[in-house]
Amino acid sequence: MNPSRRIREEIAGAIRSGEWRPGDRVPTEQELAARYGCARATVSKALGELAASGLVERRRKAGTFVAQPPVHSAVMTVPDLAELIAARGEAYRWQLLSVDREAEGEELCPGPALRIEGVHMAAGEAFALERRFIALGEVPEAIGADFASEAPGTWLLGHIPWTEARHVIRAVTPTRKEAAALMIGTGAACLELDRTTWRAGRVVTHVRQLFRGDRFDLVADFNAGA
Amino acid sequence: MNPSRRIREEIAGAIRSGEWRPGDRVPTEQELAARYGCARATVSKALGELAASGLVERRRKAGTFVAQPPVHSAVMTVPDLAELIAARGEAYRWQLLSVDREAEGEELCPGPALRIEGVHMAAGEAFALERRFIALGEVPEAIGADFASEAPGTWLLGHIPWTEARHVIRAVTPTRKEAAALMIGTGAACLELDRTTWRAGRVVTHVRQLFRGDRFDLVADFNAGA
DNA sequence: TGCGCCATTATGTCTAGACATAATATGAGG
DNA sequence: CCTCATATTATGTCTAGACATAATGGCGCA
Repeated sequence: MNPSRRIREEIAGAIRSGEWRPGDRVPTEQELAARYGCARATVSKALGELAASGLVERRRKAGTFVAQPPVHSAVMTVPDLAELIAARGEAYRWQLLSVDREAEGEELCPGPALRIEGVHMAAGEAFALERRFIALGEVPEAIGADFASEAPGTWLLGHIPWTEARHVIRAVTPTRKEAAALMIGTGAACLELDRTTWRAGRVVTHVRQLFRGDRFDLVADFNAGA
Repeated sequence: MNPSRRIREEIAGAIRSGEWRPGDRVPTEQELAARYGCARATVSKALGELAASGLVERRRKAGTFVAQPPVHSAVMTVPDLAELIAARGEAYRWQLLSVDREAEGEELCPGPALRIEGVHMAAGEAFALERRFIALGEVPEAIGADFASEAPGTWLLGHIPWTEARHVIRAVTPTRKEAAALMIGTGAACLELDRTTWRAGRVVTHVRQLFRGDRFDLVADFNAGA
């Protein structure tokens, strides 16, 4: 076992088990280096990784302390719909409803934009309704893309690498029109996922996806110091 | 500017701007060390942090490469309800509905358990309905806790530090009884948050929270290499 | 041609020591 | 007793070098 990894895992274990409680002082780097018989830099690396994962907090001069557990943060995986549906063993299809190549942007995606509406289908049934704006100022080549054969999200993934994103998730009751497009009743709850995507601080795209509540749920995990 | 930080930011910038595309090869540690005039260990540290944040991928002998952007992962913050409501300037109150100290567990929280039901209130109105199981095998002291004056989540936070958790989020239509408890119509969509919490691999608690769809939404952010 | 071995190479980890930085503790002076 | 300057100390960062490890590409052999 690596000394670095060993130190990391022993400390993480002591914290997770409750042996060391939030606010407790962790021994100094020098003490740990002496105890484990390694150089201080090795201890520093291990503690640095624990700090990066949020398990401990380090303050100059003061020392290293067991961190307060976060209120609750978790890593959510927003799946690619084509993959998600394929993983369920169902046939995926994207059905384009409309494209407006001279749309006005909206609050979350200002300026000239492309407006696309369509439905993600699973096994011949509607799975999610999508309305997307693509900022033409940021992605001018989108004007020539073929959104009839490829979902705009898939097209963007291949053209705009490494963006930042914000997701807002809420439960809504669909409008009559939306319910019709999803082939459900107007009383059925839907999960709405609003994703705004930036590149270098400027909005690239804003998409609103409406999922049938009975066919989709999101999962988010939290692992302390994983 | 730290050499380490400078290297990290310059490489992150090149990736985010699209200058270096996914799959591209990053110069070797030796080349970067020579270019920035620093030791290889410093470059290694910078690249290690970029790898930890998912921006690059490192393979022995092969080298360091710009990673493929993740399908979509984001850090979701599950707020403490008391704080969330207080931040809105509304009065928070927890109202206990029932406690069963000899409950059977359920699928997600097996064994003898405490079963608690109650409502989180904001400004005198129902905000979220909560049903919670606490595994007595893991948290025996819960049997003596006073859940009338303190929400069980708040009590647990102070007694069980550092757990792992899984959240499942979906949109549901409330049952007649749930709608009544939330003081909404049965046609109003609700956001359901199911959280299972482990400590050292064993379930500590499972909670289902039902939010009024018109009063709550979740936010999840993704920042490449932040 | 095809298979397997091996040298090469880039990352992974570690050491011992140095200096920087910032926050705390201490002591002197008011 | 309070305040401010200073010494102390723990972390933060870096260097130069060493050895470990694993994957790859090429070479030799069948």
